[in-house]
Amino acid sequence: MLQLPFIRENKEAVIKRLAVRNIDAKPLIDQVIILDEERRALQTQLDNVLAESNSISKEIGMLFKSGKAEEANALKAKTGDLKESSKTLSEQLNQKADALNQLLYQIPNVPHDSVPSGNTDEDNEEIYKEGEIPQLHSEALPHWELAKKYDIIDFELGNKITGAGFPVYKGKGARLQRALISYFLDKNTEAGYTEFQFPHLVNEASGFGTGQLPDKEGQMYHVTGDNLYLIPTAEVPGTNIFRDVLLNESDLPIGITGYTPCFRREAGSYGAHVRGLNRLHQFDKVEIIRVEHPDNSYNALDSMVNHIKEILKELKLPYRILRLCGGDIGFTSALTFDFEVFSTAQDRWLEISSVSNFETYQANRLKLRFKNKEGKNELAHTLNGSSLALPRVLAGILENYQTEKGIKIPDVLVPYTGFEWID
RNA sequence: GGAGAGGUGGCAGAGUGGUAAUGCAGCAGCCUGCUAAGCUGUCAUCCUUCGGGAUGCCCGGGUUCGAAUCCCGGUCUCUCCGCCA
Repeated sequence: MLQLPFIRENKEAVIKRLAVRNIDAKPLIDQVIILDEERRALQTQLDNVLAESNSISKEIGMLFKSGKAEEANALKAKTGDLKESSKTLSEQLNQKADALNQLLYQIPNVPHDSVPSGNTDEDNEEIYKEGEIPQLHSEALPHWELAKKYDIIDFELGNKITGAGFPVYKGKGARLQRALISYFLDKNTEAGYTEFQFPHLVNEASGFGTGQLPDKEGQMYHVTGDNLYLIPTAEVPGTNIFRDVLLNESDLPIGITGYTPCFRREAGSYGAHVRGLNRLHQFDKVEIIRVEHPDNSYNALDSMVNHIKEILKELKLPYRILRLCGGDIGFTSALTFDFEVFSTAQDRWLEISSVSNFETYQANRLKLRFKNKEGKNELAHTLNGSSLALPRVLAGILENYQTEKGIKIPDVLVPYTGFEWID
């Protein structure tokens, strides 16, 4: 969430920049400021009452020590009113603080200056494009048909075992998945990210830490018996490593990477856009996460973008980069770049990575801070990105690399698959 | 699943009813001609009229003039036993 002092001091600018998201934040911000003032007034009142009763208590203690029990007992009588009013005041204070927090949770991150205004994904700004879109032969098929033809992904079997959206990868399909995971992790560790393996279930506190709870509860699978949630992305366990952490400035920057399966309920999705690998309830993803000094976080974002570009270039997949518009950018993000790979047989772009700078928005909730040069605690910046989400990369490879005699494996993956063709 | 112990600042670690010691690390300053030491301040959060004040000892209640300390509920961690990849 946003920092209260920041809102207080930059009220107009915050409203103006939130307008890029097509929201009129003025009523919300106005109310935040009013509630904040009321809260501070109550706090001052309460502090005064408590100060008085503390000093009386101290006096009583001293009187008892020096054997003046009678005077002490007389003083006790004076505390009744103070107790009553401190109780009322602290109840009011709690109410105000809760109401204030409720409002703060509803305010999304302030978009970066470069974020274009706009309503939907149609207003996103294409900033880069690379790779040849191949001329496919006349018998070219979408990936779900290819998966069937070469018997590498079995969607029906997944239906039987679990339900729709839980495909079973078989033979060379399974091996190709594993190859992609290894390749991505190797690229990430070469770039300086430290490899982690995360829990795939997280507790409530972690869900709150990265903002999935309370708002997006319905998007996660909930294991009610133990009150745990299946992770929708490695961002959740990966970023919660830093919950309630105080770093030294010299610890920064931190870069970590990890592979996890991701579980998403995707309630309400249907139709052609969820065919095949396009949208799944369980999928694999390799994630990169960074914790940065505020002065360096946008450089870090650039370097993440460049890193992913390099991977896609090596895979020789046609892709483009979008700068997300205000209407499409995530709630917690200040600036997001999406990578999309072209699905030739479907004739559409598929999102395979989303790279974001959250600035202090996540860190504020997480209480992720570092000791700065003045020895003061300062919120760090967090960033993350997929590098990459597997199913749509796989879809892109299957469709773009298909030939009449089979599917050619991208050169860079052959050392990992051990075969050159799926045929 | 059963039994026991425990949760105190960035870390370590005292404190069993009178209002959070001490050490280490960090930061700032002073001093000193050695890869360093010493001294002073600072070093959890909030409010502040910058004098201070309040909160904070896992979380939530309670007893008390006063709770880290006593009572109740919850939670997490550790140890042992059981089960087990």
